[in-house]
Amino acid sequence: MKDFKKTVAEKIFDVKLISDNMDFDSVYMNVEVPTDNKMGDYAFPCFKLAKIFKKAPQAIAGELKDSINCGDEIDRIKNVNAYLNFYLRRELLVGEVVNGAIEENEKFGSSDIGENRKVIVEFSAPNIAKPFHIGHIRSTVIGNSINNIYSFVGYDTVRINHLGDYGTQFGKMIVAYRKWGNREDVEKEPIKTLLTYYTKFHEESESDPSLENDAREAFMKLEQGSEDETKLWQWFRDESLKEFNRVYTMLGIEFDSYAGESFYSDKMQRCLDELKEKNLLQESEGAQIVDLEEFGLGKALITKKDGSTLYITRDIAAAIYRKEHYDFYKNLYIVASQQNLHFQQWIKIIELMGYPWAHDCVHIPFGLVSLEEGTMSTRSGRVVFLEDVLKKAVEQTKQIIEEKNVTTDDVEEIADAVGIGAVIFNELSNNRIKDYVFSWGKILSFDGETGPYVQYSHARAASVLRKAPEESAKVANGEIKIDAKYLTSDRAYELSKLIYKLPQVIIEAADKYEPSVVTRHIIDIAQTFNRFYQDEYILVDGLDERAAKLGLVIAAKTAIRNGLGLLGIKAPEKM
RNA sequence: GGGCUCAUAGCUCAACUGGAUAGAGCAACAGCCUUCUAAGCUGUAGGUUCGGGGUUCGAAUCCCUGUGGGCUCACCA
Repeated sequence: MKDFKKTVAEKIFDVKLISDNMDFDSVYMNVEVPTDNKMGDYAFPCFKLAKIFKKAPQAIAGELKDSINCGDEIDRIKNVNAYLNFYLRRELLVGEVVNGAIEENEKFGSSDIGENRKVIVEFSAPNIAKPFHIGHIRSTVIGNSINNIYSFVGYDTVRINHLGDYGTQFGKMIVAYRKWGNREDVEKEPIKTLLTYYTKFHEESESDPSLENDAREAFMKLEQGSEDETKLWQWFRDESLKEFNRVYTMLGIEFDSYAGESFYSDKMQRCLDELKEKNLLQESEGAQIVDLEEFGLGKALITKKDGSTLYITRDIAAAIYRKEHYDFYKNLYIVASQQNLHFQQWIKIIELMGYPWAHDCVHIPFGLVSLEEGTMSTRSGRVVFLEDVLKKAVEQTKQIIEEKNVTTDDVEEIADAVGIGAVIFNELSNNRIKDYVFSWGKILSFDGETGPYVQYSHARAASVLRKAPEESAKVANGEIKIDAKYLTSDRAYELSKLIYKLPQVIIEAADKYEPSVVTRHIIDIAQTFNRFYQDEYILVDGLDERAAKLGLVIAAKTAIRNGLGLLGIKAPEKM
């Protein structure tokens, strides 16, 4: 779509006084969007020019206003104090947006700035044999959305679920299972049962510290490839994945690779050798460390005194493997902010190893989820299961559908889309970095700035289009051209501008690794659409006007649907 | 104690990265369903942007400092 900001910048740059003193880019950069629609579409503040011209900025604004040639694109210019406010010819922008959105359809909002470069998105990464709880939703849903966004702006993405399927904890699990476990119970309810063993292990080890040693030994054997331990571990892993996949299916999330920590077990030695060869390893209290004190990053423990590895070793090995295997442009990690130090440490180590791509590895942190009773704790049973949250949200949606007597055969399908959409949307509506307290009340509220509100707006648009099926179809396939002069009211124009902005917003979300930017924007679109819907009757008698309005409805619907898609949320036609 | 991070309306959060009168939703109150879906729309009320300095034509945003919360600081991940 046409860049109207550039048009405005060009008009300003056409003035000789400006082009003599500034380059085009800095003019372009200084053009901004005013806080209030009444103040026009674009604004140019003249404060900075005051120094160059040694004149009051208000006076400069006044002079510039008279020397700018509006041409066909700009309707008028007003100078307010030190600002120059530009008002575009509305039908130009509206025509551009509505036709653009209709033509591009499911691609509307996308771009090709990624140039097909490879981006790895590591997300979700739950620990196997442990419950998939509400704390895991963040990495899962944020990561999925970042993947969608990167793919939409033209990157070739790879989704990796770096399962927590290795480490001393599995030594503990193996010891516990041998002592107290039985096969049938595990097969009936894998994670819950395994969890009871794990909890029992911790209880017992308080009075019997030798258990900890047994666990370390069991993990050491596992790492060395001992058959018995490997078999057990493999079984725990398979059973756990079955449960995780149930949740992923509900969320509509897929992965390209489930290469978890265990995948790198045979790549660890090479990594240790390399560290040694590059003189980075030191011995300390029997363990192997990399000293990062001079960078203010403490000491990184690479192997324990019994020689077994830790997760930092596995992350280093994984990064090297990924660079060789995928040759990524960027390698993104959607992992809680608790692990900031861990990421700083290993990325620094990669850098010290002499790999220039160290800084293409990016940790994308997010804040902590806690419960009203305190932080979540698997061991003490203070935990809310993600599956329960999703189910409850779907149930509540069903109830609401019944109360409202929605006429449809697909109650189940709609309830799934709306209930699960509500949970995902809630997760993606705030800045990643914010901590929050989980609350049933908030997650089950469907009024105001929520997923159901946005989906409802979409369904409303769909409903209007259904009332005029032939015409809508013709507008949608380009048989009827819309006349933008019917869409110049304040509401219609405001809506058009928000839709126009969507592609830029998506790029911004990619730059910031921040899905909430998209979430916020589609709330704005939905809100403005609802106001438009309220203020202006769409199915008017005049054929041209009706077609134009249907065009805008299609454009708004397209924008909302594509935006929701990036968040991983469905957009039902009815609800 | 060191490092990282957060603090904006009663509550949950925005604010185009330094711009104009700091905006939404929830909760409260008052209205709107005999034309397209009321999971909606309109209006009222609600602010010393944690305190104190500084830089700037201009600060919620940048710098210094204090306070308060969260995370983290070697054999867990």
